Amino acid sequence: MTKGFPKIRDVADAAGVSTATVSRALSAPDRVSADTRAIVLKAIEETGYRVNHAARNLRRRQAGGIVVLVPNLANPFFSQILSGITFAMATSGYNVLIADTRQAPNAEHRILDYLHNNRADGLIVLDANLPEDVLSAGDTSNHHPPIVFACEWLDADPRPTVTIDNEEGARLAIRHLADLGHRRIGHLMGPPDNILTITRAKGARAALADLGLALREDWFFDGDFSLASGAAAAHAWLALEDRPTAIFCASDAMACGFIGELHHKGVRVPDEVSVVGFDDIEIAAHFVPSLTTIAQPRALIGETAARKLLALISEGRENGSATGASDILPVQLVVRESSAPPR
Amino acid sequence: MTKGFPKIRDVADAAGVSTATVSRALSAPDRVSADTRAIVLKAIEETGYRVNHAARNLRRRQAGGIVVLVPNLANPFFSQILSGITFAMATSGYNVLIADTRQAPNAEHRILDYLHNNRADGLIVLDANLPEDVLSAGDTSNHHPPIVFACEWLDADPRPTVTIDNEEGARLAIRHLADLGHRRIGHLMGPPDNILTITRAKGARAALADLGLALREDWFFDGDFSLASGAAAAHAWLALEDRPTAIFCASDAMACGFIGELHHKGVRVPDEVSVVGFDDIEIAAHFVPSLTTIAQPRALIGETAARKLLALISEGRENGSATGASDILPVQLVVRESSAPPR
DNA sequence: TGCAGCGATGTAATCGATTGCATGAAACTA
DNA sequence: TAGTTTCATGCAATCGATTACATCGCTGCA
Repeated sequence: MTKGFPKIRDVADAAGVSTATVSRALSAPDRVSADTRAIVLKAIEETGYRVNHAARNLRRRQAGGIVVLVPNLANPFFSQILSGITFAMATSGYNVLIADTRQAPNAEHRILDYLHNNRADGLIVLDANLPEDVLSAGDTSNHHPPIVFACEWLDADPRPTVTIDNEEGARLAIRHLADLGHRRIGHLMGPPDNILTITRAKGARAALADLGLALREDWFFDGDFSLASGAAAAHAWLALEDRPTAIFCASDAMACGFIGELHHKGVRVPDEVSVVGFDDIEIAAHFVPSLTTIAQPRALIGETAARKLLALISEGRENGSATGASDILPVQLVVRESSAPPR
Repeated sequence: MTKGFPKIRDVADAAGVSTATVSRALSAPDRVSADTRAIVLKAIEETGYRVNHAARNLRRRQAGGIVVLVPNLANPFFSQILSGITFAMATSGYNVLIADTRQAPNAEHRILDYLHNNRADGLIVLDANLPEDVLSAGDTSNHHPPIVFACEWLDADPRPTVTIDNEEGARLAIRHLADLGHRRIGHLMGPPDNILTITRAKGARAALADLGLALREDWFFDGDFSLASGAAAAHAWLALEDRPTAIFCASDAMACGFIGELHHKGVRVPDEVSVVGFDDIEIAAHFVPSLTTIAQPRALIGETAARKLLALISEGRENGSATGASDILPVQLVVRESSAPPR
């Protein structure tokens, strides 16, 4: 912010009006006459004036931005949600700040800083596994900006969320495999304490039970959504004496890691084992074999969360009523090559 | 930013000092005595005070953040660079704002807004294909925050950049294929007007010439870095009567798309054609077959760009000297399964 | 003893835009 | 015509932290 910039005073002088009129021409156009507005706009053009957001935000008692708390920016899954968020925010006048919650040093302290005020007018939280006190702080204190959870959420927390129907997704996956004729179906899970892991596993178990299929604990593999954990699960699968003929993976990344590692060991997918993923990341359609998966509308999740947050912010500005409605977006089974009838 | 928050005045009263002392205890700790500082810190703790950044930024005549201009947030390649940037910025006190340059509506106008002042203390630009006037604006006007280009850059532009050695990367790829015995080598390129496309193609041509290999224009395929364009190139390759036995792709995404599509057509990699990618994205090691590629240090690029920008910012604050030094980070050949001697 | 020098702290102006209140003119009503 | 409303605009206080400058007490040296 270099000095010597034209300020609102300069525009006012150039236009022959007061600073109040310039300000109003900008942020409340119908409060000035059409003629005056034109003159002011021209003066702004000529002087090259740009509003000083620090001054505006100070006076308006706002921060001028929202913060997105991302567990791992490097993960393409999240970056697509972020893309949806920036899209929805582009015309709102709010900046989009990002913070990686798993990034040293002292992430917790910095998050509290965002949460507690002054830096953000609202938060979108994509990571429900933050330290307990961080998220509850926003809950109990009455001095905090509105929060919307997206993708992940806190159980029994009343704050608004935007999610997909994870249980239904798991059911679709299991039913698809059963429809193909599989009777021995396993599940590769995400990180243990994650709400998505829990919900998808629950859906998988329910579907297996409904279909009267075996529910064997040694066919539920541990993972953490990553490629590497998918590869590790391939070894676990190979080590079994009595193997499932199909695996439903809680993320596409794990499915790819699983298939890739099996390939190295000479095991063919779907010939020897069928695989269904979750997410429908971009590579899924191009993988070898292309991946059967549960598609979720990532950009839409981001957009929806952003719009909901904007609504909460302006609502909070006007009065104190509470909107807690949560959105559950639909998922869809996409059948490709990685799933086939068992041999 | 809820009202009723403790402000610096409240802390000052609680500690029995002036607001100036509180301010100094926070931003210039050695200008207050150790005793006073302790008292102030305790008062801050008790009152729950948090600085109001809008007020601070107004007074300090700064924006308090940097902006990253990303061509496509949804692309995992960029999100990893972003991750490096947020990492380096985490302790700096600056916020990281993101803006997607290819996102409607009127992206150009919004970018100019960032560029021209007040919103950002500096910019990291990952997209050198912005409208001409946008980037030259930052060049000619003397009222603009410092800019660092990363990954991409503008030819003959003196502003600092952080890049990798793209020509060398291309050379490594071509030489590797030649070392395996390939004499017929093609190149799948990125979007035509992109500086990376140009530089990598140049490196590929130079290496082919050095090795005395054929340089056939019909073996240079058009692409745009995307998975889909890789798949399209597979069709182009199949349509040739006289095919190259190896392809160097300017991105891993294209390499994956290329291989995936060939697989659908029953063509085996590397049996019938060898493929080398560029980037070493995470999936490369897990693809089927795993991808030989040119690795570039994505997180490091982001980190380096961020540190360079911070240096420029504080330098600009102190005096007017210009640091234009540009960094070129090394690349590395990673040999995996997708490349093998020709049949 | 007296004064320069220094460190710690306080006083008050300042950053630049917004907005409550006041004003004056025009339009409308009775 | 006088009174009332409406609209456009100006005046000046205000948002909350920072910082140039002033002040005060001490130390040290002549």
